[in-house]
Amino acid sequence: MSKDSTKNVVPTLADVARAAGVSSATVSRVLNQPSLVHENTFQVVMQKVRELGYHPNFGARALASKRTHTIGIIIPSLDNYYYVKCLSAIEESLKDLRISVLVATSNYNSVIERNQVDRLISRGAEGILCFRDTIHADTDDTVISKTTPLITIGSRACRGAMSMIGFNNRQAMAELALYAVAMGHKNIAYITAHLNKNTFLFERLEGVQDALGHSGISPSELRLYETHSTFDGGSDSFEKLMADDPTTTLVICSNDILAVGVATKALSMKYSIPADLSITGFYDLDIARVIEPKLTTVMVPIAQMGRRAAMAMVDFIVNNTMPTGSVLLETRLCIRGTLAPPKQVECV
Amino acid sequence: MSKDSTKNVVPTLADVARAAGVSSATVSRVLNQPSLVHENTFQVVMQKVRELGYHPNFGARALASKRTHTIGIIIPSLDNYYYVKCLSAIEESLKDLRISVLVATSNYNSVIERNQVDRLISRGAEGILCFRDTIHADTDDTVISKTTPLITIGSRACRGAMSMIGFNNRQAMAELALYAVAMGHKNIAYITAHLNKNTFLFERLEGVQDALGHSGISPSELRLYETHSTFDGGSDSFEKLMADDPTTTLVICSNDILAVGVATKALSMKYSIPADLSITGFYDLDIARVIEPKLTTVMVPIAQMGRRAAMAMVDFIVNNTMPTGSVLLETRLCIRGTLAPPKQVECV
DNA sequence: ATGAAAGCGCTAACAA
DNA sequence: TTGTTAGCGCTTTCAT
Repeated sequence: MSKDSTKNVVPTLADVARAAGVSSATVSRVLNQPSLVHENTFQVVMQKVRELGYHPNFGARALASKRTHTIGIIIPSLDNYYYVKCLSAIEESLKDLRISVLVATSNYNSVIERNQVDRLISRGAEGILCFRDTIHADTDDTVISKTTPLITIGSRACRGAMSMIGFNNRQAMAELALYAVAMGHKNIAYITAHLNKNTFLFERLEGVQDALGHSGISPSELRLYETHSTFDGGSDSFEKLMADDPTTTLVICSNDILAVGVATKALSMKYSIPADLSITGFYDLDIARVIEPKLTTVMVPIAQMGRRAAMAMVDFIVNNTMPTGSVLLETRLCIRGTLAPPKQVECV
Repeated sequence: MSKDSTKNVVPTLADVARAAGVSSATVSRVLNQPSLVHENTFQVVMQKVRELGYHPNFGARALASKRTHTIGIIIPSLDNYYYVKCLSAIEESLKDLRISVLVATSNYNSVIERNQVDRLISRGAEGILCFRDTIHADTDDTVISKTTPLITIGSRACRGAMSMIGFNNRQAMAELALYAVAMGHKNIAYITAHLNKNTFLFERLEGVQDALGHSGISPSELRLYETHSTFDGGSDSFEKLMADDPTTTLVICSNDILAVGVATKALSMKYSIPADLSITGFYDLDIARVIEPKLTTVMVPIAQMGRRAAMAMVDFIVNNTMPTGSVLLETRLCIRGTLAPPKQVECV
């Protein structure tokens, strides 16, 4: 085989140009700025592109243009419906704008999270979306590229030039807890996903404590259970907390997944919900309406947060507008069947 | 500012090399083949890397090495737990091997799917994972790069050099349906996700029909409902099918999500499960055990499929072994509370 | 509307 | 063990 004849390898721009009898600059224009090219030329070139099965080389394109049109997202776990729902909204917002999403997971670990930032940047991410704020606490900010914006979703505002799209975790949880506690519950347990160093989880805990305080219950009386954010985590914690104190009448959970786990286990242990036991969740995921009775929870605008975060990234990639500041979105109480006053209210 | 002094831009390999007093080749080795470099040199260079906040330029690296260490995955929807569960297993298998995952969605649309293949290849994907087999039916294979392997997950074997990791959809569904029908159900409805051109969904339908045939029921008596693969899709279809024929005693669903939607709606309509109504699903997702009674379904080794598919990609990327042939994994019946014989068995 | 040519930042021979 | 150097395939001025 001669070197110059049709090679049995991946075709390049030059190959297309040669086949179409134009320069490679013209082929590049056809692909990137078709309006600058004559209609006929366009057709001829596109024909050859199809014929040869040409695909632009991503590396070369990125190197020459200094653009990757890629963002990275660091998600604690793909097994957690909350994060995935947000990821879905992000991907949905970005796909038509031809911006790709590189997915990295952290397993709720802030060290891994920090490494993923570097990795994503090395992978060409022009911006990074992230769900936890431990990155900022744990790291020397100076190492984080100043040219790669990092936006935190659903957590609290961060220091530095970082931006945030979220909601008031403390207040949202306090509202829900206050509503529940005001029904007369005295013996309360709180199941939270592992706190680690996540401020947003601490804020929810503070929200619960705020509610207790307002209701004249000492926050120190709150029984706290930390666990994995899974159905089983909820179920296991419920067994444990009921073994610790069978008179518990209200179980507040830091998210719906835990709450559904609690409800499932409680039902199988023949507790009647909400007669024997009230349960609350957080987020208002689809599964909140799958269990019977349906779960009382807080609606968090997950998809909207994802869209806002995505838009901020688009604005950066397209207009070079560095995202800044923080946005707090509204949450809403969803009072449903799993919440009721405790059965035996003691007469004073 | 002079041109040569510390520039306020992204540092390059050459910048690190200059700062460390070595050649850029040495810096490259430190980063890619540290074993070839003297320990002292390694330390000095790494120190400068950190100091400057250097991140390798992905485009340049990809261009020079002809490697991206990236695979693409085309997923019908990130809102469907089944696909996400598999994605999770894939990501998990790949993260430690430093292979990145580019996520693209198709919205169950084979045209979009086909476009995503091109897009992912242009994005540098060295291989592509995909959940549907319509791509192969709809397309001129010659346009799909021969150098980029495409593996189908969970669907049937495809033609050409493409590879597949899946299971026998028809047989798995037939086993479940046969078990259910053998209990004496005569009036049966089947709710399926939109068939479109997906062979695997047709295969499940055939499985149901096989079971009816074996039980002496004419397959034409099966009432078929196509809907979106969501809880609401299941709920809505259930309302419809009960309006069409209130004597239905068994609802077979093409997946657990639909089945849970059916169960939720049935419960809220005061049907007693399984006394009035039996329900079956497919996949054995977490949510199968969340509803009460728990869902009868088929366990599909989703995570295992993801891992196998990921491993095949690793083998291609690392050893240049083109994936080929197809793998069929085992499924297992999960008989749980939503299935029972129909209440009024007519005496013959 | 099109072409020529200079890099983009890195890797991988090859030399030393 | 380290340095020199020639590209990788594309975009993008600058000409024409």
